[in-house]
Amino acid sequence: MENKTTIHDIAKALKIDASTVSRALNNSPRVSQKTKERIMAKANELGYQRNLLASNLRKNVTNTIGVIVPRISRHFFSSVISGIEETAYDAGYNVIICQSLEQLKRERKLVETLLANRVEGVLLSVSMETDEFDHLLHMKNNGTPFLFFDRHCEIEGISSVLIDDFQGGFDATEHLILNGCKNIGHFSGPQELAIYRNRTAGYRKALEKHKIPYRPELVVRSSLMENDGAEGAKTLLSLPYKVDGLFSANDIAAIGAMKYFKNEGVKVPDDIAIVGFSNEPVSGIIDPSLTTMDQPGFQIGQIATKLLLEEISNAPNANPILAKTKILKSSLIERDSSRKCN
Amino acid sequence: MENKTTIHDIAKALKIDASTVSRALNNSPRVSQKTKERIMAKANELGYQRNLLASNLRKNVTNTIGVIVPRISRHFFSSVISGIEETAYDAGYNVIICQSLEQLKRERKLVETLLANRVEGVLLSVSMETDEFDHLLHMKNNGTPFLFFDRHCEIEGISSVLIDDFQGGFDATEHLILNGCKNIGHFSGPQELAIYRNRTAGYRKALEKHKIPYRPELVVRSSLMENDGAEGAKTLLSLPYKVDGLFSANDIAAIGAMKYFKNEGVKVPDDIAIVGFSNEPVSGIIDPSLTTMDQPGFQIGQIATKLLLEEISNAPNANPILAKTKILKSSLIERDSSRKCN
DNA sequence: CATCAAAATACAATCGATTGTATTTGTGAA
DNA sequence: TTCACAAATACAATCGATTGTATTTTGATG
Repeated sequence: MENKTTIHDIAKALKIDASTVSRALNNSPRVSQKTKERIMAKANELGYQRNLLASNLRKNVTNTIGVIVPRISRHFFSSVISGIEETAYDAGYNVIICQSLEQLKRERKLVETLLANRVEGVLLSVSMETDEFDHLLHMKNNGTPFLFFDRHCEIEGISSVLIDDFQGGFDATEHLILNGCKNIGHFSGPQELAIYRNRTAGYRKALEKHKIPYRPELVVRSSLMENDGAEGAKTLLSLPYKVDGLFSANDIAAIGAMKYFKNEGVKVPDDIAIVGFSNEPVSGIIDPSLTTMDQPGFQIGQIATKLLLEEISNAPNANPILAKTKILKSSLIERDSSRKCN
Repeated sequence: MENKTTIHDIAKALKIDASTVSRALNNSPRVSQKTKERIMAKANELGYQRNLLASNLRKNVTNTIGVIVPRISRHFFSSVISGIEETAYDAGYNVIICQSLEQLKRERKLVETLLANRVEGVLLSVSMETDEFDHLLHMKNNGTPFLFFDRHCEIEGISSVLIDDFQGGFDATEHLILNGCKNIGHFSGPQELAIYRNRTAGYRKALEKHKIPYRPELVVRSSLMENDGAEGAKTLLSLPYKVDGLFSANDIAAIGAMKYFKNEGVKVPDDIAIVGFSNEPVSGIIDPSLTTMDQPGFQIGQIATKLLLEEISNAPNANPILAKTKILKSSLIERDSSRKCN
């Protein structure tokens, strides 16, 4: 790396002290206007740029928060990130975005890296593999504020911003029931994640309300990738009775299933009505368009960031931390995949 | 922020010098095994974590590269990012991901932030608005290695990893011609970006080769968002003659057009055959599936990162920099939207 | 037991910026 | 002109880790 110019270079060139240069660059009232101008001019001339490593080290702040999501390419997460960035930038914070790729090992490493870089807080949506919390507890003991969004863990004193997945699962399933479905399959995800447990609970609650017996063989668990959806569809078709509805805990698996059904000559929605979850952009484009639960990603990002920034500014007080949990509603977007023409 | 433990805390607790602690933590042979063990134990006990700000400041390295893309949610960019991360992590580098959201102002700010954080290099795909290069020249003068991928600017001495957009545009257009299209519309993007100029040039070349006259009114320029595609489709339908083919410089606009055509009762591919560009995941799912040009995003990320890391390790030599330009082929993925049944 | 090289550890400067305190300079009033 | 006081600037310590050099300790050998 080249030798970047420092405040000492500027100081030497102008035969003044580095502290004066520093104050001038920070527009301190302790430096005269005339000197400030000379310093600014010289700084520009030399292409000076503040070294944030040094500055942050000295000031013991970084104005940076870290974000860990499973995958940035998922529409829901990238809209959350947009909400985070907007709120953070408005508050003068930088954002470091990381993806765990659904791997616990990577998540652990990312947490270490963020802490070592002294981010002031972390927003986290855990990976599907995350069934141990040592890295999160470490962060907590370390005193770095963090909070969960969407996918959370039960850790005392840690806040979360969540979707009401129970309600979402309930609404999705009830929608199918009200459309006349009797035998409703369900794709669920890794049971480590509360979001999937809750969506499944909502599914069961809706069945119960409408006095439809719960049948375990109708629930297929997987990682909810596209081919998991195809596998799940195959499983449902192999049952000795006809499955006429499907609530998938995400859109991707629902689409995998739709493709499989199409290949097999099973008509959606007439033979089987489908509701997904997340409202991926593709869901409005696929044919038939996929009914799904929309999650307010951007808003989640905004709220989570606001909460985190509050915790950051409260942190030095070492208050008895009150974990707050904000729960946002997801809303049904009714499209063609669930419209039985009866 | 809490008081994190430092090497001095460990040193004091063990009544030894901080330099010994530092060496122990870095596994230097100058510290005895016994002392190393005592230090490690104490470090764990106190929850020590190296302060990378201090470490990097002293060592004058950061082992970090920055990446600026227009949008992380675009499939092409997120696959490039995966390639970048893989290669960078293997080489012991961290990656900071940023999105410009297609705004020059944000791009400028991100460059400043990355430089201030002393990243050792930057990978950049410029925004659609980028028609001034002062921030990039600043980075160059500053001595921070960087290179372009996909979307580049002509700056002397700066390398690029690109797609052969001319060839891509040519292949896409010729494919339509070979399928019998005579009047081929074209959606192009902002002319500041070479990728769009080149795709258009490929389009014209293919017409020329097949002795089809070029008609300016068939070329619609926009930002290539989905509604731009719909607008473009409307424009094409308003022409006094029938347009029977469309090459869109991205998939998003192509899909916007497809939806518009569907609404208007124009059949794809029979009335109009369509080829997009980028192979967004949705393109394989939409009905009819969209023929498109696939770009090897992951590979671009790998190659760009390798090149950048080379430049980083060569930087101190201040060689006469030889800009390298790697050009990768994009490949036609033939799907239903271009299959005329004749 | 003395000696000496090797091993282990301590000392001190440094990275670049910030900031509390001390000193110098400048201005107006007496 | 002199004094007091404010404004402007300089000095020096500091953030936490690293690293070249100096010093102490260890242990092997004669």
